[in-house]
Amino acid sequence: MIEHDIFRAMADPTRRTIFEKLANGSMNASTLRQGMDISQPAMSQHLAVLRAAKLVREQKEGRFVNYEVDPDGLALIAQWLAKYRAYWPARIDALKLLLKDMDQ
Amino acid sequence: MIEHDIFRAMADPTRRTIFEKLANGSMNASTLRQGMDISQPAMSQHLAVLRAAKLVREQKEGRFVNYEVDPDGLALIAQWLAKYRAYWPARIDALKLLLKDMDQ
DNA sequence: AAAATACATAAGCACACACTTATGCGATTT
DNA sequence: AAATCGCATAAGTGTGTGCTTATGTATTTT
Repeated sequence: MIEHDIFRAMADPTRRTIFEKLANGSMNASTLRQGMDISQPAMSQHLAVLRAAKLVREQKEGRFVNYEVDPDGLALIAQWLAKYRAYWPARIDALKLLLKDMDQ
Repeated sequence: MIEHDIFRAMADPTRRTIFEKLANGSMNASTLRQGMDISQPAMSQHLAVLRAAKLVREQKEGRFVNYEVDPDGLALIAQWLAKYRAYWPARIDALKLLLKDMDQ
């Protein structure tokens, strides 16, 4: 169940930080570690979890592995969220922004 | 951090089932248990976690406690998701549905 | 008022999970 | 070709989490 993988992956604050970093630009695993006080194996394990959830994807470049946000995972979250749109309050600013964004 | 509470709450499959049940109509804790093979304390604990994450809210009615979906939690997920809208592929059907839904 | 009902909370236990150190394996550098 | 670098994986360990049983507290029923 990929949906379970996604929520489980995002339940960890370190992985959310990693994901947010990648959302601001793809980079390799070593660069990701900078300013994060995390061991190399720990980073590697976190990336494996995010990969399994289709939240990030890799691109090998020589001995480096470049990571980037995988839209598939975000799409699945959006689909999950859409199931409950009956409960979204109309007032939410974020959704209005989204609307504008999708309109163009 | 409520965002952390939300992802942690949704990381458990039993809680996702409970949430989905409530999305189809509010009910009390005992009714929620029907067909779920879960003890009364376990249900109570799950509801406490969902409550802390603002994913459900309670309404006391005599000795019953009626639970319903809390839009606040869903709104926070939507806001979180909106941060990464740059990565949403335009093709996602769910988002198109959403667009239609918000347009009316 | 005594019993029953709906729910919450406490305490203890088994398992999942995030970390560590150690090691392996390609690719690059010297 | 030897050393180094970037990354992954294995194995072990402590902590978090979801379960259980036991018990408490209102509220309703009889």
